[in-house]
Amino acid sequence: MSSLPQEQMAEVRAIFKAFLKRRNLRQTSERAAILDAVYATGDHVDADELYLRLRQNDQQVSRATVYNTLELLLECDLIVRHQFGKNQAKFERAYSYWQHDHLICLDCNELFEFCDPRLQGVQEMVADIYGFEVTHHSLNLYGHCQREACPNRPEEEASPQP
Amino acid sequence: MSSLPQEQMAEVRAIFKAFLKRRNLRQTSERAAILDAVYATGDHVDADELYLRLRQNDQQVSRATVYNTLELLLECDLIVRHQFGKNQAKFERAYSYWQHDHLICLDCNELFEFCDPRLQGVQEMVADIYGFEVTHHSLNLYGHCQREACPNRPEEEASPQP
DNA sequence: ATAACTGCAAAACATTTGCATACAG
DNA sequence: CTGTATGCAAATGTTTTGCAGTTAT
Repeated sequence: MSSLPQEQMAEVRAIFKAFLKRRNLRQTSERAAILDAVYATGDHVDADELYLRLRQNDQQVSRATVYNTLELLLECDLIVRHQFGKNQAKFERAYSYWQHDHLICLDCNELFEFCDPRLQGVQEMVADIYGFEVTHHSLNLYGHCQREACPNRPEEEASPQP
Repeated sequence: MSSLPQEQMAEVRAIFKAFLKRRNLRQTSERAAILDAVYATGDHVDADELYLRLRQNDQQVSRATVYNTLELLLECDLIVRHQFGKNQAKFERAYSYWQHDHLICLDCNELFEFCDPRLQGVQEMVADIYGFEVTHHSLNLYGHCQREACPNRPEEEASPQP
């Protein structure tokens, strides 16, 4: 996931602008900066990471404003929030990005994204059975990746330890 | 989900006892009481609920011990932990209970349990593709239930969404 | 002008930790 | 006896809140 091309980024800013207008909220440089910061990273970020990153880039913001603005961005569906384990919430941009689920390595905390069409079917069937209007879902698979770089990897047969 | 029959409860206690012994941990009345308390409720409970419930029943425990013991119960797979939204973790007994996922009403916070065999397939396929050893998963569907008792229910006939 | 926004620091909340005391093995 | 578990209270980490001052509209 890399950063968005210029024109799409312009589109995203326009969406946020329109949302603020519709809600009679103000456009501030802080809000704009926070939107840009989330979209500038291709990764999953938490509120504090954003706060620090903005600070480093001369953007004067407070944590409170970061949290507030993330709430707004959630409301206009420009970002999504994930709760992995009991850690802080992670945010990810949602515009023009595929709907996906996550695979999490318990050893190195690495995140992988995947999508399986069968989930759509599961969601529809459950909604039908329970008389629910399902708005969204969260599926996380936890386990152990087999990458070389992964610590705590169960060593293969011949791996002498120093 | 009602409470377990006597003999199964005895089995559960035996499992915990064996686990403690294997790990050279002590058997204390607090630990026993906490195990019983989780299994006594058929519902999802959080640590503080358990703490308060034990207190009410003359069981002298501290929050720290509740948290510690829940950790032990997780390690021996007698309970599972769920993270719904950003709230505190919820715990649920795991012995002799079907593996299931959750459907959560965003209006009344009611929890429903379901199971769809397709998930097994999804899990296996993703594990295969990514070279992962998947140990467990967490699938939550969020939406709006249609129950009479549910607050925030869209009133009257179905209103079309903009 | 004026109502909304910001930053700060304090509050809230769930969970963890340090340490003196109690008690299981 | 001995080391582990406990209870308490204080510490932690994340998120929210109250308020005085600032700013977009």
